[in-house]
Amino acid sequence: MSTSGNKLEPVNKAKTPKGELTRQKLLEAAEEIFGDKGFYNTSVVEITQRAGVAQGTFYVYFSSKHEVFRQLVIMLNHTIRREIQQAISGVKSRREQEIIGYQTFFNFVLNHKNLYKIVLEAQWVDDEIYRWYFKTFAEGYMQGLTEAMKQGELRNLDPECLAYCLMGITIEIGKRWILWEGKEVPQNILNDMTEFVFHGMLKPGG
Amino acid sequence: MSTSGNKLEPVNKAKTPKGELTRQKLLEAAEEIFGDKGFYNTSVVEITQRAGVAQGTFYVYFSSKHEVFRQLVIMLNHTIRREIQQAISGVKSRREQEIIGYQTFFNFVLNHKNLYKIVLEAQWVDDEIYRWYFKTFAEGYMQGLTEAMKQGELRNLDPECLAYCLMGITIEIGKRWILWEGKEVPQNILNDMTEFVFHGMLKPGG
Amino acid sequence: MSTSGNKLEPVNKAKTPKGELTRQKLLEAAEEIFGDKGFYNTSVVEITQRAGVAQGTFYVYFSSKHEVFRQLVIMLNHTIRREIQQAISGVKSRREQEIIGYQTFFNFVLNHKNLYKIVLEAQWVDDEIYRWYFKTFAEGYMQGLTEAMKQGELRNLDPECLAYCLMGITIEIGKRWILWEGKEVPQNILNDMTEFVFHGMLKPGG
Amino acid sequence: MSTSGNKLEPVNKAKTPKGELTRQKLLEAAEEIFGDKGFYNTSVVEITQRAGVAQGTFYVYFSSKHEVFRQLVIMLNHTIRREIQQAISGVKSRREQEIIGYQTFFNFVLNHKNLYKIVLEAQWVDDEIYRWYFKTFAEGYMQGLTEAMKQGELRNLDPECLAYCLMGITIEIGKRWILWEGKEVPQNILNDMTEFVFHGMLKPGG
DNA sequence: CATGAATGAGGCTTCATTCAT
DNA sequence: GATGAATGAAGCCTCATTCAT
Repeated sequence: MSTSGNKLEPVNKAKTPKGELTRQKLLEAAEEIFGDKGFYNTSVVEITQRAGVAQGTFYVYFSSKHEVFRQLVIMLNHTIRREIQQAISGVKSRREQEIIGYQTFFNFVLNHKNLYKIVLEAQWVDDEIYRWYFKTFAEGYMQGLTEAMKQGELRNLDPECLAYCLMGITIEIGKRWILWEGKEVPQNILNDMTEFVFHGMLKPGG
Repeated sequence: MSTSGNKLEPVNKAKTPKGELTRQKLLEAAEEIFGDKGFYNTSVVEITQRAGVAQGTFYVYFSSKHEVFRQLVIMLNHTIRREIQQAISGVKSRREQEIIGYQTFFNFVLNHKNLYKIVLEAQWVDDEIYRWYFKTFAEGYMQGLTEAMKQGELRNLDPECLAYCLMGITIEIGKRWILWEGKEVPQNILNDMTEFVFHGMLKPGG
Repeated sequence: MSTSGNKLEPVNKAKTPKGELTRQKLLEAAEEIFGDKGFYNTSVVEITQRAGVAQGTFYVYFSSKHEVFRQLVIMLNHTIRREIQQAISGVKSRREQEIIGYQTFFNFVLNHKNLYKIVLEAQWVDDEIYRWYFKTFAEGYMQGLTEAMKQGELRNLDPECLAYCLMGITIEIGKRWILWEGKEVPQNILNDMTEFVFHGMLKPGG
Repeated sequence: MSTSGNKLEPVNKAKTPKGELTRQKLLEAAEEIFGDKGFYNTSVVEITQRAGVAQGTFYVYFSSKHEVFRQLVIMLNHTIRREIQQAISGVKSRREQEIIGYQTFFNFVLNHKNLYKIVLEAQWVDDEIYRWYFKTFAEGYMQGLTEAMKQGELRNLDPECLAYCLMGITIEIGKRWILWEGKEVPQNILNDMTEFVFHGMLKPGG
């Protein structure tokens, strides 16, 4: 029930500031290239070259290619959830929380296209971490939704079902407009999406 | 306007019934293993072994490992669209069409878990075919939605936006319950999902 | 001393006119592709495709890929020697024979670029046939040269040495101007080459 | 005017003495085997086995089988031209330069049969490098010849034509006696060849 | 902490050839 | 005579990882 991810803190083998710097360079390089070409089309050599270090150096900080990938997913999970939390903290109505949440999420995707693509690819690289990502994300989401249902602001629907519906919507809209077009989600799309989420597709009295 | 995928017919190099049989065996083997282990963790040897033919035989029918993959995606695109079309043909109200569409879709996914996973992985294997798949699928969807909007049955929302929202929902629900749990989508989830799709999440007067 | 090539007649397995036709198509296709891409970059499939027959048909007429190659070299040897013989027959002076011989040779190369390239490649494909080609060619050449030496028209030089010198010259000139430029050898080059062959490079009294 | 081959320096990926040693071993192994069996009948495995390293090591130093080949040709071009330059430096008359040049060249071929065969095979492996080899070699040759023409020592013939004639002669003589017989060019052959080169084949007053 | 040489398993693909029809 | 399916050995190359320095 609780986030099973206690163990899932990014491991950091750097022991000196210089080491930390190198680790960061590797992490960034990995993020870029994984995002561009995908996990399987990225080689460790490439990562080290982009980071400007020797091949062996990679294994000083990460035990394997899968390991960096995992750490990137974990980092993203923490970052994105923190950003959304901060953005909606203090906002009372769920309705506004949702709107702000979407904006925050899409902004994040826009600014971290690569990281986002990495998460989506996790399904084919490390299914365990992929599910962990979605489950923790969904759990956080569900809490807010359950709360709002109790408050009578939202319909009484299965929270998990609703959470996955909403995640699906943001993923596909983000993919279609941000990843494919490379720009931010157009305002009218955002509006229509929001209207749909709030009121559904049926025309009242239709 | 029309589906741009006219050129995307699966290539068939078999010239005799015997050849066609072999081709089918390879196609089936590939579907199974790609679905189980993913494109990148599947080797051509494995496919040929499962199909019971020699390695070289693979290249008699497919020009590369990517090629089979592509053909599987194309096949799926044709099949799934045809099945949904058939299922909703004759059904008048869009509302019922949607419900039947979901059932058909989820049934399909349940019965072709592997094929469905292949499509989703296409994003990392052959982005071109992946986009083609979604665009053609979305186009078909949009036609039905636009029609229903004209009839006054649905709200006037951007059809593409709506199509991607709906695809996102089915993908994530299908993933969460069918792929992860291995069973069909529970009835209550289906109900809540449908209610959400039709009426949105906000409680009227909430 | 005598041509060792008695055994080297092109083998012909065709037994009917239709078969002979097929054999010819294969031979022509092989000549074209070997010439264009070299023996090792040419596949039997390619030959059969260009010839418009099935893969298996190839082995009805030739026992192996090497075999066609060999037959082409043998054919060329016969053809080119015959053409030169005919061209110089009746011509008395060795001097004119040489000039006519060059023209004939270069014309042949120009019209059979591919065949010529095949002979040169033989060195790396089937050294035996390559040496046979040069030895028989040299022998024929030497006869004419020896004769002319006896007549007092040519210097008394080792005939084999002279033959190889002259072959070297025509090969390199042919390569440089016909194969590389794709045109016939320019007249001034032909003149200077002839002058060199007849009188050497030293300026008399230089 | 200047040799166009400035860019054609052998690439060296070794970064330490140890690496350089390995690279050399590979280069030598490749030279031997390419020379013996030809490019297309040589496998990378064979090269690494002869060099006493693992297969993968090959690709640490060379990007492909073609690449080593290319480097060997480039090396040969540099070496042979340097040797001839050194041998004839200080020799005044073109006549003597030619004689010394032949000796040097034939000696080189005798001592580097393999390397020489590699160059000749280049025509079928990498035509670009093959032409580069001949063009740079011819250019150097032409300079000397042009000079001697100006000095009135040689006839006024097209220098390029003359260069290719002379190259053709040395190639065929070298092939016939050194490569085929495996020994050095017999003295009488060398004499007759030289006489022919200097004075041509026509008997004066013949 | 960092380097880069070395490894070797394993993957994809080609292709000459055979054979049943 | 002709077809085309099938084979399987063999080749080239990649790459995650280890290790000595």
